[in-house]
Amino acid sequence: MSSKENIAVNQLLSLLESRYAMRVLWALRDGHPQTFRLLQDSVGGITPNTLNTRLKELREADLITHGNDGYIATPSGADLLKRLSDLQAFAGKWVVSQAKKTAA
Amino acid sequence: MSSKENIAVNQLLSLLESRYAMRVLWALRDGHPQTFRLLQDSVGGITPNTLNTRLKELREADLITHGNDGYIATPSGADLLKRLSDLQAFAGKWVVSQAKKTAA
DNA sequence: ACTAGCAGCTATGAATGTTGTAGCAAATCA
DNA sequence: TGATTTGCTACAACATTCATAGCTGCTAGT
Repeated sequence: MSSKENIAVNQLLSLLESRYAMRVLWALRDGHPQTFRLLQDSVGGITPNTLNTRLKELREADLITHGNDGYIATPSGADLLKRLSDLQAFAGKWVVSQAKKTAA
Repeated sequence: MSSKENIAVNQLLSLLESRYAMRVLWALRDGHPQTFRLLQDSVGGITPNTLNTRLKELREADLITHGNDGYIATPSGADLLKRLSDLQAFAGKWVVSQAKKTAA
C-alpha cells in the first residue's frame, strides 16, 4: 500500500531529514530575509559547506528563495512552516516530560 | 532570543532530523504494532544497524515503546504524529508543483 | 530431542555525509 | 584605493550510514 500519498511524504521527508534542513527553514519562519552568515548564526553550529548544500536543496524544492536582501521562504515554504508550527507546542510539552524522566 | 521554546524545538529537531527517524515514527501512525523486520520493510531501505539506532533513540525519547506484539507509538508519540499529519496534505500539493517545474 | 522458523539484533569494512578552518571573488561603501 | 560584507569553495579529518552476513533466543511442531 505504498500509495501516491506515501510516495509524496517519503520525498518530502528525505528532503527534510538531512541534518539542519528543518532548522534552516525554521530560521526563516518570521518572514525576515536572512543573509548567509546570519543564517549560520541563527541555525547555530552549521558549517558553510553544509549550509550551502541545504540551501541548494531547499531552493530546488522551491521552499526557499534568494531575493535581494537575503534568503526567504517561498509561499510553498511558508505553507509548510505553518503546518510545522505545531511542533513548537509539542516540543514544549515533550521537553518537560523528558526532564521528569531524567530527574526520576 | 534563544528562548526556552527554541531550545525545546532544537532538541526535538535534533532527534527527528536523523535519517529515517521520522519515517520510523511515521510507519507506526496507524497504531498497529510492527516487528523489527516489518519496520525494515515499511520504512524501506533502512539497514538493521540504523533501524536499531533509531529505535533506541525514539525509545529513550519516549515516543515509541516495545510491547508484546512489536513496536508501537507511545501516547506522546501519537500526539506528535497527530501534529505531523498535516505533512501528508502538504506533501501531496508540493509534489505536484515539483512535477510541474520538472516538466517545464 | 530435534529442527524449522521467526524474533531482535550485532559485526565488518566500504561508501557517503558532516565538520573545522581557511580563504577567495564579486559587490558595496568610503 | 582600500575596507567590509556577501555568498560560497577547498581540503582533510571525523562521523554516519550502507550492504551483506550471520548470531542468539524463543516457540511450535513432530
